Amino acid sequence: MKRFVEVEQWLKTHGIRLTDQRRLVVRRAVAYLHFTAEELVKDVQEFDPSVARGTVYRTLAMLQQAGMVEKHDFRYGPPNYEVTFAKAHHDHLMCLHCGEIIEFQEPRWERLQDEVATRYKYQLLTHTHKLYGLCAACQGAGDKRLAKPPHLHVEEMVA
Amino acid sequence: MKRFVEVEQWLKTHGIRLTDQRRLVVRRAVAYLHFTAEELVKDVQEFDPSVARGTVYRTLAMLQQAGMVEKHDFRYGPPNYEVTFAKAHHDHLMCLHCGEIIEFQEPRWERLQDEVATRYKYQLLTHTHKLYGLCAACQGAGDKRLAKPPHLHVEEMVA
DNA sequence: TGTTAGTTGAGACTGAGTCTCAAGTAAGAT
DNA sequence: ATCTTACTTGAGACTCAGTCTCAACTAACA
Repeated sequence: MKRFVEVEQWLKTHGIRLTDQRRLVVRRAVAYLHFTAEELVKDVQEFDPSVARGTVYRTLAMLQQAGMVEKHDFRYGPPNYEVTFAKAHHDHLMCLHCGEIIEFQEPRWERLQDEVATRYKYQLLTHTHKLYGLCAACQGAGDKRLAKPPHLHVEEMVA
Repeated sequence: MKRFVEVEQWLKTHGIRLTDQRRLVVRRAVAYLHFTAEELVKDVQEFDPSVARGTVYRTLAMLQQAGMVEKHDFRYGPPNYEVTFAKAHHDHLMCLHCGEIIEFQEPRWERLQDEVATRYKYQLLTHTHKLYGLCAACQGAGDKRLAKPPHLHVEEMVA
Protein backbone atom coordinates (compact mmCIF):
# COMPACT_ATOMS: atom_id res chain seq x y z
CA MET A 1 0.00 0.00 0.00
CA LYS A 2 1.18 3.50 -0.82
CA ARG A 3 2.46 5.35 2.20
CA PHE A 4 0.12 8.27 1.88
CA VAL A 5 -2.89 5.97 2.09
CA GLU A 6 -1.68 4.70 5.42
CA VAL A 7 -1.07 8.23 6.62
CA GLU A 8 -4.57 9.28 5.58
CA GLN A 9 -6.10 6.30 7.32
CA TRP A 10 -4.17 7.12 10.44
CA LEU A 11 -5.48 10.69 10.36
CA LYS A 12 -9.03 9.48 9.86
CA THR A 13 -8.93 7.06 12.78
CA HIS A 14 -7.57 9.82 14.98
CA GLY A 15 -10.45 12.16 14.37
CA ILE A 16 -8.56 14.54 12.12
CA ARG A 17 -10.67 15.86 9.30
CA LEU A 18 -9.41 14.96 5.84
CA THR A 19 -9.57 17.92 3.49
CA ASP A 20 -8.34 18.17 -0.08
CA GLN A 21 -5.59 20.48 1.08
CA ARG A 22 -4.32 18.07 3.71
CA ARG A 23 -4.44 15.20 1.28
CA LEU A 24 -2.34 17.16 -1.17
CA VAL A 25 0.18 18.22 1.45
CA VAL A 26 0.56 14.65 2.67
CA ARG A 27 0.95 13.27 -0.83
CA ARG A 28 3.57 15.77 -1.79
CA ALA A 29 5.43 15.36 1.51
CA VAL A 30 5.79 11.58 1.18
CA ALA A 31 7.28 12.10 -2.27
CA TYR A 32 10.35 13.65 -0.67
CA LEU A 33 13.10 12.24 1.47
CA HIS A 34 13.85 15.57 3.08
CA PHE A 35 12.32 18.97 2.43
CA THR A 36 12.02 22.42 3.93
CA ALA A 37 8.65 23.95 4.75
CA GLU A 38 9.00 26.57 2.04
CA GLU A 39 9.96 23.96 -0.54
CA LEU A 40 6.83 22.03 0.31
CA VAL A 41 4.73 25.20 0.04
CA LYS A 42 6.05 25.87 -3.47
CA ASP A 43 5.65 22.26 -4.48
CA VAL A 44 2.07 22.05 -3.20
CA GLN A 45 1.16 25.33 -4.88
CA GLU A 46 2.34 23.99 -8.22
CA PHE A 47 -0.44 21.45 -7.96
CA ASP A 48 -2.97 23.82 -6.44
CA PRO A 49 -1.99 27.49 -6.26
CA SER A 50 -4.96 28.28 -4.05
CA VAL A 51 -3.51 26.40 -1.08
CA ALA A 52 -2.25 28.96 1.42
CA ARG A 53 1.15 28.95 3.03
CA GLY A 54 -0.46 28.84 6.42
CA THR A 55 -2.28 25.65 5.55
CA VAL A 56 0.93 23.88 4.64
CA TYR A 57 2.58 25.01 7.86
CA ARG A 58 -0.44 23.98 9.89
CA THR A 59 -0.61 20.57 8.28
CA LEU A 60 3.09 20.06 8.78
CA ALA A 61 2.73 20.95 12.46
CA MET A 62 -0.16 18.54 12.78
CA LEU A 63 1.76 15.70 11.18
CA GLN A 64 4.69 16.46 13.42
CA GLN A 65 2.43 16.46 16.46
CA ALA A 66 1.08 13.10 15.35
CA GLY A 67 4.63 11.78 15.09
CA MET A 68 4.51 11.09 11.37
CA VAL A 69 6.89 13.86 10.43
CA GLU A 70 10.14 14.88 12.06
CA LYS A 71 11.77 18.26 11.96
CA HIS A 72 15.56 18.37 11.72
CA ASP A 73 17.71 21.39 12.30
CA PHE A 74 20.57 20.79 10.00
CA ARG A 75 23.26 23.28 10.59
CA TYR A 76 22.76 25.27 7.45
CA GLY A 77 19.56 26.85 6.23
CA PRO A 78 16.04 26.46 7.57
CA PRO A 79 14.87 23.25 9.23
CA ASN A 80 14.38 20.11 7.20
CA TYR A 81 11.36 17.85 7.46
CA GLU A 82 11.18 14.13 6.94
CA VAL A 83 8.19 11.78 6.85
CA THR A 84 9.16 9.16 9.42
CA PHE A 85 5.89 7.26 9.48
CA ALA A 86 6.68 3.53 9.52
CA LYS A 87 10.41 4.22 9.31
CA ALA A 88 13.00 2.90 11.76
CA HIS A 89 14.97 5.36 13.88
CA HIS A 90 18.12 6.62 12.23
CA ASP A 91 20.64 9.42 12.37
CA HIS A 92 22.04 11.60 9.60
CA LEU A 93 25.28 12.19 7.77
CA MET A 94 25.36 15.23 5.51
CA CYS A 95 27.79 16.36 2.83
CA LEU A 96 28.58 20.03 3.32
CA HIS A 97 29.42 20.49 -0.32
CA CYS A 98 26.63 18.85 -2.31
CA GLY A 99 24.01 18.62 0.43
CA GLU A 100 23.56 14.84 0.17
CA ILE A 101 21.95 13.35 3.26
CA ILE A 102 22.60 9.76 4.27
CA GLU A 103 20.44 8.06 6.88
CA PHE A 104 22.16 5.42 8.96
CA GLN A 105 21.55 3.33 12.03
CA GLU A 106 24.03 2.71 14.82
CA PRO A 107 22.54 0.81 17.77
CA ARG A 108 25.71 1.09 19.82
CA TRP A 109 25.08 4.80 20.08
CA GLU A 110 21.71 4.31 21.59
CA ARG A 111 23.29 2.28 24.37
CA LEU A 112 25.93 4.90 25.08
CA GLN A 113 23.22 7.52 25.23
CA ASP A 114 21.32 5.66 27.88
CA GLU A 115 24.53 5.43 29.83
CA VAL A 116 25.07 9.18 29.68
CA ALA A 117 21.47 9.90 30.63
CA THR A 118 21.78 7.62 33.64
CA ARG A 119 25.03 9.29 34.63
CA TYR A 120 23.22 12.63 34.95
CA LYS A 121 19.92 11.17 36.22
CA TYR A 122 18.09 12.34 33.11
CA GLN A 123 15.03 10.71 31.66
CA LEU A 124 15.93 10.64 27.98
CA LEU A 125 13.14 11.69 25.61
CA THR A 126 14.79 12.26 22.28
CA HIS A 127 18.08 13.10 20.65
CA THR A 128 19.64 14.38 17.48
CA HIS A 129 22.89 13.22 16.12
CA LYS A 130 24.26 14.67 12.95
CA LEU A 131 27.58 14.18 11.23
CA TYR A 132 28.86 16.70 8.69
CA GLY A 133 31.62 16.18 6.20
CA LEU A 134 32.45 15.67 2.55
CA CYS A 135 31.18 12.73 0.53
CA ALA A 136 33.61 10.74 -1.60
CA ALA A 137 32.70 12.67 -4.75
CA CYS A 138 33.11 16.10 -3.16
CA GLN A 139 36.43 15.47 -1.41
CA GLY A 140 38.26 16.36 -4.62
CA ALA A 141 36.25 19.48 -5.44
CA GLY A 142 37.93 22.84 -5.06
CA ASP A 143 35.45 24.94 -3.13
CA LYS A 144 34.53 23.10 0.04
CA ARG A 145 31.81 25.46 1.13
CA LEU A 146 28.17 24.47 1.15
CA ALA A 147 27.09 24.67 -2.47
CA LYS A 148 23.36 24.26 -2.05
CA PRO A 149 20.86 23.55 0.69
CA PRO A 150 20.21 20.10 2.12
CA HIS A 151 18.08 18.32 -0.43
CA LEU A 152 15.61 16.60 -1.85
CA HIS A 153 15.23 13.42 -3.99
CA VAL A 154 11.78 13.61 -5.43
CA GLU A 155 9.82 10.53 -6.39
CA GLU A 156 7.08 10.77 -8.98
CA MET A 157 3.79 12.40 -8.04
CA VAL A 158 1.46 9.83 -6.57
CA ALA A 159 -1.97 11.23 -7.28
CA MET B 1 44.58 35.11 32.95
CA LYS B 2 41.00 36.09 32.23
CA ARG B 3 39.60 34.42 29.16
CA PHE B 4 38.63 37.62 27.42
CA VAL B 5 42.21 38.86 27.55
CA GLU B 6 43.35 35.78 25.69
CA VAL B 7 40.59 36.23 23.16
CA GLU B 8 41.56 39.85 22.60
CA GLN B 9 45.19 38.92 22.18
CA TRP B 10 44.25 36.28 19.69
CA LEU B 11 42.25 38.82 17.68
CA LYS B 12 45.13 41.29 17.72
CA THR B 13 47.69 38.77 16.51
CA HIS B 14 45.34 37.82 13.69
CA GLY B 15 45.07 41.32 12.31
CA ILE B 16 41.54 41.96 13.56
CA ARG B 17 41.03 45.50 14.72
CA LEU B 18 40.10 45.84 18.39
CA THR B 19 37.32 48.35 18.87
CA ASP B 20 35.50 49.24 22.07
CA GLN B 21 32.40 47.54 20.72
CA ARG B 22 34.19 44.29 20.00
CA ARG B 23 35.84 44.35 23.38
CA LEU B 24 32.47 44.75 25.05
CA VAL B 25 30.84 41.99 23.01
CA VAL B 26 33.68 39.60 23.82
CA ARG B 27 33.62 40.42 27.50
CA ARG B 28 29.90 39.94 27.79
CA ALA B 29 29.97 36.74 25.74
CA VAL B 30 32.58 35.05 27.92
CA ALA B 31 30.39 35.78 30.94
CA TYR B 32 27.82 33.30 29.66
CA LEU B 33 27.82 29.57 29.30
CA HIS B 34 25.24 29.64 26.54
CA PHE B 35 23.36 32.56 25.03
CA THR B 36 21.29 33.52 22.02
CA ALA B 37 22.32 36.35 19.72
CA GLU B 38 19.40 38.51 20.82
CA GLU B 39 20.18 37.93 24.48
CA LEU B 40 23.72 39.08 23.88
CA VAL B 41 22.45 42.15 22.03
CA LYS B 42 20.26 43.13 24.99
CA ASP B 43 23.02 42.39 27.48
CA VAL B 44 25.60 44.41 25.57
CA GLN B 45 23.18 47.31 25.15
CA GLU B 46 22.67 47.47 28.89
CA PHE B 47 26.31 48.39 29.17
CA ASP B 48 26.36 50.60 26.09
CA PRO B 49 23.02 51.32 24.42
CA SER B 50 24.74 52.86 21.43
CA VAL B 51 26.08 49.52 20.22
CA ALA B 52 24.02 48.43 17.23
CA ARG B 53 22.45 45.05 16.80
CA GLY B 54 24.35 44.58 13.58
CA THR B 55 27.64 45.05 15.36
CA VAL B 56 26.88 42.28 17.83
CA TYR B 57 25.88 39.94 15.02
CA ARG B 58 28.97 40.83 13.02
CA THR B 59 31.26 40.31 15.97
CA LEU B 60 29.61 37.01 16.76
CA ALA B 61 30.08 35.87 13.17
CA MET B 62 33.72 36.93 13.30
CA LEU B 63 34.36 35.03 16.51
CA GLN B 64 32.65 32.02 15.05
CA GLN B 65 34.76 32.28 11.92
CA ALA B 66 37.83 32.43 14.12
CA GLY B 67 36.69 29.28 15.90
CA MET B 68 36.30 30.89 19.32
CA VAL B 69 32.55 30.68 19.39
CA GLU B 70 30.29 27.83 18.39
CA LYS B 71 26.70 28.06 17.25
CA HIS B 72 24.33 25.33 18.43
CA ASP B 73 20.90 24.68 17.04
CA PHE B 74 19.08 23.36 20.01
CA ARG B 75 15.74 22.06 19.01
CA TYR B 76 13.69 24.80 20.53
CA GLY B 77 14.04 28.51 19.94
CA PRO B 78 16.76 30.41 18.11
CA PRO B 79 20.35 29.12 17.97
CA ASN B 80 22.52 29.16 21.04
CA TYR B 81 26.08 30.38 21.11
CA GLU B 82 28.93 29.20 23.29
CA VAL B 83 32.46 30.53 23.72
CA THR B 84 34.55 27.43 23.09
CA PHE B 85 37.95 29.11 23.12
CA ALA B 86 40.36 26.91 25.09
CA LYS B 87 37.58 24.45 25.91
CA ALA B 88 37.68 20.73 25.19
CA HIS B 89 35.19 19.23 22.76
CA HIS B 90 31.95 18.15 24.35
CA ASP B 91 28.34 17.34 23.54
CA HIS B 92 25.13 18.54 25.17
CA LEU B 93 22.30 17.19 27.26
CA MET B 94 19.34 19.50 27.69
CA CYS B 95 16.34 19.43 30.03
CA LEU B 96 13.20 20.15 28.04
CA HIS B 97 11.40 21.46 31.09
CA CYS B 98 13.79 23.85 32.81
CA GLY B 99 16.22 24.41 29.96
CA GLU B 100 19.31 23.29 31.88
CA ILE B 101 22.20 22.41 29.59
CA ILE B 102 24.83 19.89 30.66
CA GLU B 103 28.07 19.56 28.74
CA PHE B 104 29.62 16.12 28.72
CA GLN B 105 32.38 14.23 27.00
CA GLU B 106 32.13 10.73 25.63
CA PRO B 107 35.21 9.65 23.70
CA ARG B 108 33.66 6.34 22.70
CA TRP B 109 31.25 8.27 20.51
CA GLU B 110 34.00 9.90 18.59
CA ARG B 111 35.35 6.48 17.66
CA LEU B 112 31.96 5.25 16.49
CA GLN B 113 31.59 8.36 14.38
CA ASP B 114 34.84 7.74 12.59
CA GLU B 115 33.63 4.24 11.89
CA VAL B 116 30.40 5.50 10.35
CA ALA B 117 32.21 8.10 8.27
CA THR B 118 34.55 5.45 6.94
CA ARG B 119 31.62 3.19 6.14
CA TYR B 120 30.23 5.84 3.79
CA LYS B 121 33.62 7.12 2.57
CA TYR B 122 32.98 10.52 4.13
CA GLN B 123 35.66 12.87 5.34
CA LEU B 124 34.22 13.93 8.68
CA LEU B 125 34.44 17.65 9.43
CA THR B 126 32.17 18.24 12.38
CA HIS B 127 29.17 16.87 14.18
CA THR B 128 26.44 17.76 16.62
CA HIS B 129 25.07 15.41 19.15
CA LYS B 130 22.32 16.52 21.48
CA LEU B 131 20.31 14.59 24.01
CA TYR B 132 16.97 15.91 25.24
CA GLY B 133 15.10 14.79 28.30
CA LEU B 134 14.06 15.69 31.81
CA CYS B 135 16.53 16.39 34.57
CA ALA B 136 16.08 14.72 37.94
CA ALA B 137 14.32 17.75 39.42
CA CYS B 138 11.86 18.12 36.54
CA GLN B 139 10.85 14.48 36.25
CA GLY B 140 8.28 15.01 38.98
CA ALA B 141 6.84 18.27 37.64
CA GLY B 142 3.38 18.17 36.09
CA ASP B 143 3.74 20.06 32.85
CA LYS B 144 6.54 18.48 30.87
CA ARG B 145 6.59 21.00 28.08
CA LEU B 146 9.48 23.35 27.59
CA ALA B 147 9.06 26.01 30.22
CA LYS B 148 11.69 28.49 29.11
CA PRO B 149 14.41 28.78 26.50
CA PRO B 150 17.81 27.13 26.84
CA HIS B 151 19.75 29.25 29.25
CA LEU B 152 22.13 31.09 30.62
CA HIS B 153 24.27 31.08 33.80
CA VAL B 154 25.80 34.48 34.00
CA GLU B 155 29.05 35.09 35.78
CA GLU B 156 29.84 38.56 37.11
CA MET B 157 30.76 41.31 34.67
CA VAL B 158 34.47 41.30 34.08
CA ALA B 159 35.21 44.84 33.03
C1' DT C 1 -29.94 18.06 3.95
C1' DG C 2 -29.10 20.54 7.98
C1' DT C 3 -25.91 21.76 11.52
C1' DT C 4 -21.80 22.94 13.43
C1' DA C 5 -17.21 22.60 14.84
C1' DG C 6 -13.12 22.32 12.47
C1' DT C 7 -10.53 24.22 8.51
C1' DT C 8 -9.21 27.50 5.12
C1' DG C 9 -7.21 31.73 2.41
C1' DA C 10 -5.56 36.20 2.63
C1' DG C 11 -2.83 39.08 4.34
C1' DA C 12 -1.09 41.57 8.39
C1' DC C 13 2.27 40.70 11.71
C1' DT C 14 6.56 39.09 14.23
C1' DG C 15 11.27 37.79 15.24
C1' DA C 16 15.67 36.90 13.78
C1' DG C 17 19.02 38.04 11.04
C1' DT C 18 21.23 40.67 6.87
C1' DC C 19 22.46 44.58 4.09
C1' DT C 20 23.62 49.31 2.78
C1' DC C 21 25.93 53.39 3.21
C1' DA C 22 27.46 57.67 5.13
C1' DA C 23 30.10 58.82 9.11
C1' DG C 24 33.52 57.51 12.44
C1' DT C 25 37.97 55.50 14.03
C1' DA C 26 42.18 52.19 14.96
C1' DA C 27 46.53 51.76 14.02
C1' DG C 28 50.43 51.84 10.89
C1' DA C 29 53.05 55.41 8.24
C1' DT C 30 55.22 59.81 8.43
C1' DA D 1 51.89 63.95 17.31
C1' DT D 2 49.26 63.87 13.15
C1' DC D 3 47.94 62.05 8.89
C1' DT D 4 45.95 58.64 6.15
C1' DT D 5 43.20 55.06 4.87
C1' DA D 6 41.10 50.84 5.08
C1' DC D 7 38.25 48.89 8.33
C1' DT D 8 34.31 49.35 11.37
C1' DT D 9 30.18 51.34 12.98
C1' DG D 10 25.07 52.89 13.75
C1' DA D 11 20.74 53.39 11.87
C1' DG D 12 17.34 51.72 9.74
C1' DA D 13 15.41 49.50 5.65
C1' DC D 14 14.94 44.98 4.18
C1' DT D 15 14.34 39.81 3.87
C1' DC D 16 12.90 35.46 5.09
C1' DA D 17 10.58 32.05 7.72
C1' DG D 18 7.01 31.35 10.31
C1' DT D 19 2.62 32.75 13.08
C1' DC D 20 -1.80 34.82 13.85
C1' DT D 21 -6.46 36.56 12.97
C1' DC D 22 -10.84 36.31 11.24
C1' DA D 23 -14.57 35.98 8.05
C1' DA D 24 -15.93 32.53 4.80
C1' DC D 25 -16.12 27.74 3.81
C1' DT D 26 -16.83 22.68 4.34
C1' DA D 27 -16.39 17.63 6.14
C1' DA D 28 -18.75 14.66 8.46
C1' DC D 29 -22.10 13.32 11.61
C1' DA D 30 -27.11 13.62 12.91
